[in-house]
Amino acid sequence: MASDTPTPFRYDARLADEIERRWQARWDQQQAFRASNPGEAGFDASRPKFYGLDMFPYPSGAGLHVGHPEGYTATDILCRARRMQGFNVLHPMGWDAIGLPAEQYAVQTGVHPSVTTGKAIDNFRRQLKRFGFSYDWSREFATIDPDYVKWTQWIWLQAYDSWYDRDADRARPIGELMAELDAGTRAPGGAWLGRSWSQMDPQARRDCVDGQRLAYLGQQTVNWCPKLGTVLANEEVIDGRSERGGHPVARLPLKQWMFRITAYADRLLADLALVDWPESTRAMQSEWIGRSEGAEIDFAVHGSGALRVFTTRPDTLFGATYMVVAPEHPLVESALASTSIDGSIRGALRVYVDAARNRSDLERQAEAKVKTGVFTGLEATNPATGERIPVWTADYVLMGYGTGAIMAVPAHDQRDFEFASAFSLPITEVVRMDGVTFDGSRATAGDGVAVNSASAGLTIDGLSTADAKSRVIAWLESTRRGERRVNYRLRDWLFSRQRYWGEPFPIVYDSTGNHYPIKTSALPLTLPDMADYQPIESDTPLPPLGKARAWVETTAGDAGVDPAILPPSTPVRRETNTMPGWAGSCWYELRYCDPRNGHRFVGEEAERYWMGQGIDSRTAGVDLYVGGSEHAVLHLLYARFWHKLLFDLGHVSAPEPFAKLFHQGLITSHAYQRPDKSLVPVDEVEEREGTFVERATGVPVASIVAKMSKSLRNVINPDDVIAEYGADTFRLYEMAMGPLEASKPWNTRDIAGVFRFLQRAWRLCLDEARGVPLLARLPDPAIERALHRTIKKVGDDIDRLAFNTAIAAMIEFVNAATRPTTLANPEDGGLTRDQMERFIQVLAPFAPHLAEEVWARLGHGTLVAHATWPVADQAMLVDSEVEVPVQVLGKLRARIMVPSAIARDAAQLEAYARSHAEVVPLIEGKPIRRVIAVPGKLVNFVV
RNA sequence: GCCGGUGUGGCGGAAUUGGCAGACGCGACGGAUUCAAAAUCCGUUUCCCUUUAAAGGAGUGCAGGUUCGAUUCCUGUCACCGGCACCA
Repeated sequence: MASDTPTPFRYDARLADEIERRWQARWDQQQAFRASNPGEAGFDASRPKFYGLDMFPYPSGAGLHVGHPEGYTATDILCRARRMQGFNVLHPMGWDAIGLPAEQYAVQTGVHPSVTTGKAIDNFRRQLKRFGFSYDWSREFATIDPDYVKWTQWIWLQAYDSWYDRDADRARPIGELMAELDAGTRAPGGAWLGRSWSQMDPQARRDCVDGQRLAYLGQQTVNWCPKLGTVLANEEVIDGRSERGGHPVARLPLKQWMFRITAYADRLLADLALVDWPESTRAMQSEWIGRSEGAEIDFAVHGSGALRVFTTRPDTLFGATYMVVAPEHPLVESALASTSIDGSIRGALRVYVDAARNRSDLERQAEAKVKTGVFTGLEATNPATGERIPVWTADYVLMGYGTGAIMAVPAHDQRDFEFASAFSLPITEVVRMDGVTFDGSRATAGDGVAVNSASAGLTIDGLSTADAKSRVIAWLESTRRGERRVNYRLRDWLFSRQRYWGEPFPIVYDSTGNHYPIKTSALPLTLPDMADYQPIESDTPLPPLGKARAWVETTAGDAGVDPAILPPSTPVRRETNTMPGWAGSCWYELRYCDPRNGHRFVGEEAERYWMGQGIDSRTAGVDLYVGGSEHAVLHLLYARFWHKLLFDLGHVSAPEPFAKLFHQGLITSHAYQRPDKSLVPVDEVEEREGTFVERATGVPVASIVAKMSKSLRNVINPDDVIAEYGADTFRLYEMAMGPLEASKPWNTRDIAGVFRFLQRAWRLCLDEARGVPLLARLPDPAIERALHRTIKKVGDDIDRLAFNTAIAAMIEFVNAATRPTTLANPEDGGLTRDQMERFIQVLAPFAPHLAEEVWARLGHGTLVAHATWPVADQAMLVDSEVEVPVQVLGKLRARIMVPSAIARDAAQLEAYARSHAEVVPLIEGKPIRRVIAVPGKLVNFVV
């Protein structure tokens, strides 16, 4: 300790750094935050549990962003408080270790992604530890750890080995399906509907079963870039070319591993009611699932069988004046092949369809304003009217939704209306709406009464939309022309990637293309080491793993296929696609419960305990899950799906993984904008006489709030802030900025405010010259009351994640306790030992290092992190007198002091106020019509 | 276009159930301390008008409404942020 200054114990950056590193090391040595599982030594079953989880980070080479510690600090405060409040707390951290940046770096440099990732993880761990988060580091893992990959692959195999039993509305083992098929208690479904199992050959039986697996090989149209050697996301394709490099991209139907997430659509929707999640996130998931009720209807096509459509408005069947199929619809191919259709029509069809197919979904959307399409040459019969109507093809109908075909009702659907108007197709009004009449200028969508809807077989004229829908569906079902149907926007989940850096699928193929799973005992299946990560240039997708021939080409025995299903000597090829980056994050919350379990993905007892229902949760699961709203749909939907699958198969105990979810707001930054709205980097702007000007030109610029970005040079590095103020100040600053959920701008200038608060708190407790506690001999009653109020306020605010107001309350307390006191001997001001201890206990979750240091200097040999949360005495929260505002006609006219006992009672309060010296002149001589006296709050005279 | 959210001092924000608008912090201004500065401490700080003062008026995006009383509830409207977007 430096002794050349008079105040060696002043709380400055140097001392904060020393204190923080010392306590971090001590917490590590003592494993202070290690949580015991049921059955382990030190586990106390009498305590309630609390599972506080952060969305784990993808450790990028760039290091921690200021957005990471925002949510992490919030959960840390809550977890530290819960620990002090007597909970068993599970608060883990780990790494989402599979991502594109590491693989792209490998392509460029040849450095193995595991090396890059390992370095990034080490850096992230170092940075996170420097914040003093109370993680149980003994539970740390990365999703690429072989021990973790093993169980990711095992869960995938669980899906592979399951099917969805619609009658039971849950997933069941595929073996049970086969047993029922063999026993004849269940008939083949799907494409094999109506076939007899006993008469199907082994290959047909196999295809029938494979087609029902929850992880299945399915056909999907993808954006394939031959030059880059991979499929691309829609967002990565512009004008039919790759965003990177401008190479041509083809839309290609490809066999890929899929998850049958659509089987869970209804439950994923319904169970949103169970969880305590932000309304916006539940709405986004609900929209993403996109449930819509309606009917499927068959239209007879002249010379080509039936065309099935999905509609939510079967009541408008009489108004269907034409049909439209997607350009990819099989009917288009049969029209092109049909010699009975005029050659010029087919020529135009060919041109249109080829153009449409080569356009990505993105381009279709961009050009959505103008409807395009061509006549296919085919005609269908409207089953209700018996009239012949033309079949068109147009790219406003999507192959991926419903049946890829629609009946067009131009009078009551704006899209159909625009198309009919553009191509002069007939329009018939069949719904008369209240208020809005169809006038031929636009479609009238909505409910009303059916009109023009009568024929020999079916009449719905006069029926309300709801009744007409039921009547039409009943007619369709009785005449076998269609049926009631629920459709979802949600599609099955494409789970294959042509990447190297991902979990390999534990599956092999024989020479006929049939697939066989690898048994659990042979897992994990690890990636082969490769020297060359370059994608393979070709016209068909060849994942990089294809280059590892020795790995790909093996035998069933070496691969670990059960000899009962394939002889060990059989030559097999491994799957060369890998799982996407999402895989690891679909179940990590489960692994944290029991991360070293070698026999199971999570121990049953540990899962039941940590993932069970907490005392302040509405449902079982993680008690608080905090992360960015950018994961509102994808990660959170995928994780829920995996969880439900595991639940159905009896591997986990509850239907939802995350009981309560919270999104921290985005931390933005300041940027500057020229008059033409272009942005100027922060370092090119200076302040001159209160206004901001661009340094190079002297032109004034406006200060705005913008995302942190390298180009604006307004990115804040947490390491720099900690070096200047310490981690406690950083934690406190991010929590004091505003409500946790709000997006808020970083303002470096404001950090001084919370830093000064910590300095005052430190100085309130310790002598800056000697580092010893400054203890009052006698408690000041006013401070004692303020302390009880602070304990109550901070505790309540922590419960509702309102850390900004909790910090404000602590600042108020310190300011009050620092002021000269009312005691007879002013030198006795400040806090007594007992008061200081309680204050340090409430401060500890927020500024844990400073709190430990003061705690230790008070003579404690144990950690304040393990101390008991102080209790606010209810009696100390009420003052003997309260200030009550007095209003006349709703306007504030006076403030009077009222004894609490009187203020508690409306009648007494009114009487007291009426006779109060300050109030009498206000109401004197005025007729009082009414008095509103709110106990403890106010008195209002209506004159 | 549809869904969700947000609009409060110079700035970040507070007001938990309809009851004192602006807690707390930043910044600014004034003072104490100091040879001086830094640091620290004390005070003032929504706006407007009149004023020596006391006091008064307006005010939570905008316009209305309900109420003794509205930042809070209702109707309409504007702006911004996020999501979805030819899903039949």
